[in-house]
Amino acid sequence: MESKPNIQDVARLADVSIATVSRVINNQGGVRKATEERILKAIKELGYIRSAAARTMKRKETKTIGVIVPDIKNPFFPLVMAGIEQKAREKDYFTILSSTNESPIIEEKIVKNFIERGVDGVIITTANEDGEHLKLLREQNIPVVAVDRSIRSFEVDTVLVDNIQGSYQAVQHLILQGHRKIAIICGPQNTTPGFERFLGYKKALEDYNIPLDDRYVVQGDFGEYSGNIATKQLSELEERPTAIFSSNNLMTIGCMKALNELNWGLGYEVSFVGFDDVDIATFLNPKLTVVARPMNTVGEIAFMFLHDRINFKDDIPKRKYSIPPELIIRHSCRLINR
Amino acid sequence: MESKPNIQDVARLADVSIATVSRVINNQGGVRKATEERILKAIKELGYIRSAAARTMKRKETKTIGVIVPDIKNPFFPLVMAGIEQKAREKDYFTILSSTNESPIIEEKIVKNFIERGVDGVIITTANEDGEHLKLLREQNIPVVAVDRSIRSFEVDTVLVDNIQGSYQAVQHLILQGHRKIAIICGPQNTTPGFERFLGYKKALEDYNIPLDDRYVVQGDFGEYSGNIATKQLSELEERPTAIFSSNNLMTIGCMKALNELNWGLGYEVSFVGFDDVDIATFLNPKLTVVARPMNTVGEIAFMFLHDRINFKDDIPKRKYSIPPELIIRHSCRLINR
DNA sequence: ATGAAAGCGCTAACAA
DNA sequence: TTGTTAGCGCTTTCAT
Repeated sequence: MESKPNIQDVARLADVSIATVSRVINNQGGVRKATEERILKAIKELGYIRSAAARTMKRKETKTIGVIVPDIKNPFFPLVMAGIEQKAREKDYFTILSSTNESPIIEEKIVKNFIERGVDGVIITTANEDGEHLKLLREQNIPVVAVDRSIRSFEVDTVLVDNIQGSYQAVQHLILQGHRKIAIICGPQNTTPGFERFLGYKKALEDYNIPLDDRYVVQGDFGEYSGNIATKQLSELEERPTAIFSSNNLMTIGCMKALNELNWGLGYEVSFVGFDDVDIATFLNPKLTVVARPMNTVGEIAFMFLHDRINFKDDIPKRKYSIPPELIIRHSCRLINR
Repeated sequence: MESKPNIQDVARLADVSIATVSRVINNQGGVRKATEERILKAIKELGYIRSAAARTMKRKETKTIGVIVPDIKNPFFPLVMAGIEQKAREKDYFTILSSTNESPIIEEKIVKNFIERGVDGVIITTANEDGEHLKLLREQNIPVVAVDRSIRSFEVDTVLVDNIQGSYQAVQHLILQGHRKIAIICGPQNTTPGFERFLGYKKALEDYNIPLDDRYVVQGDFGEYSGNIATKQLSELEERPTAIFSSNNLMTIGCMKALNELNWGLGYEVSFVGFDDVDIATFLNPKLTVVARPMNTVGEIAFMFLHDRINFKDDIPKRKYSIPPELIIRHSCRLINR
């Protein structure tokens, strides 16, 4: 095992030229059976593995895509990643993953490193939607797909989850169960998800001719505590809502704690739907109905977009895909009589 | 933006030789200030990024380490990964991650691909502790660090979490609070973690002269349902335990559900410690005391081992590191009077 | 301080 | 069916 064997060593051992060896390791055919076997044997004997670096230099492609996420510890991303990897493997692509810790500085370094490595494309949830720091990708003409967050400074294929439709579905579900006094615990209205999820709520009420009641719209900040407070606020209304829609997972948790503290009966006294599934959802009794984002699908579509872009470059127009979230009906909503 | 600029293009534009450009981009010094600036300007102007592939061919190193995990969706691994990445970045290494879905077949492919790419080392939680499918790494003399699961077929540096000590700590905590009737919900005894966690339980009892009572040892399979059943089994004892130790996270959840169903008062009627932290731990009332594994530290140490191994190859003996888990004391254990 | 030139291991065009 | 050979873009030694 002196030093790594190369194609020369194999050729020598099999007593052929390197070109023939190359043909064999690339399955290009046109090699006599006997020769091929001799080569295969030599490869095995030497433990030869071809160098991707050398190959890349000729081929100008690496069959590798880079994935950049802001926080690998957030369970959303590993799930998306799983979807990407699965599709990538089907198409014989490999995936390299880096996490930026929400830092655009680190993100830029990663991008540069990915380019050095010659990734064929990049899937990114950027730490900064401005995207100024991503210009390198544009300049190098490297295909990019944005996931969950868009990029403003240049056009790329984008895969988002449809917030409006998601909260619409949630609220509609409540309405169809007979609820009219439906409260929403909002996220910050200056963020896209916060605002859009409120929009979906509003739209559902409008479509079913239910007037928007300001008392039932309480503000939160996507944090657990705010969900807790908001719920208590709702409980103090003389006319309590019969249903609550929470705009995100953390506030859902705060809300559950409040319901518990207040002895406000989940499911029978007040129905509930939350945006985003949470671990505790099936642990609670009754189990929580939620709007879940299909992370796996997000990843799959992201890869498919990227794959198309790698193969067709600028021949196809940039695409945007809004994935409808999925309403997972469990047991936290009850039919009520009006 | 015709095609990617190379070192030639830069040299031409800056009117120097490629050797000088190389010196600049590698900070090797010995270049006149003025020349350097001209080169830097040219680099910027062209948007030049050097090819890692070409560089690797000469240098025989990639400053890249490969990480292989069995299931990226299991939150344990992203947390370990975060620790690895952090340390790696400090040392100017990059990290590429792949998930095997617990399949040794896929694992072998990934290993091969990593070798093709010339990773300087590999950190792996293997899908099959036999490790026969990992021989390639040994043959190519590529440094390997095993994490959380050992590799039997050849010797590598290993980072494990000390299961015995972890459960010992948990049970000791219970004993020190005055408990003597301490039950354990075991994991499968034919798995290392399952067996070792039982060993720690046994050892703690021995050390404090508490006889092992078979009625308090119930078998589970690391699944939620088995934790549920086991707890119910314990509740039927004429002399109920005053404390329960659960050997893993899922069984903890099952146990909690059972406690709830049985109206068996967590904290005051029965104390509880679980192995591994769970999301619901702080959501419950009282909050759960658990033995938590310091994933981040696991990752950090794994990288440090690998880094040493990359630099010193076989000059240092193989190391094994058992990280003590951490007892996180919350409120699910109460002092009792004997 | 700078340049010329020899590879690194591979693929692919061309020849035989 | 097989072989010869010219690069791919870079680093590095040896001259200058």
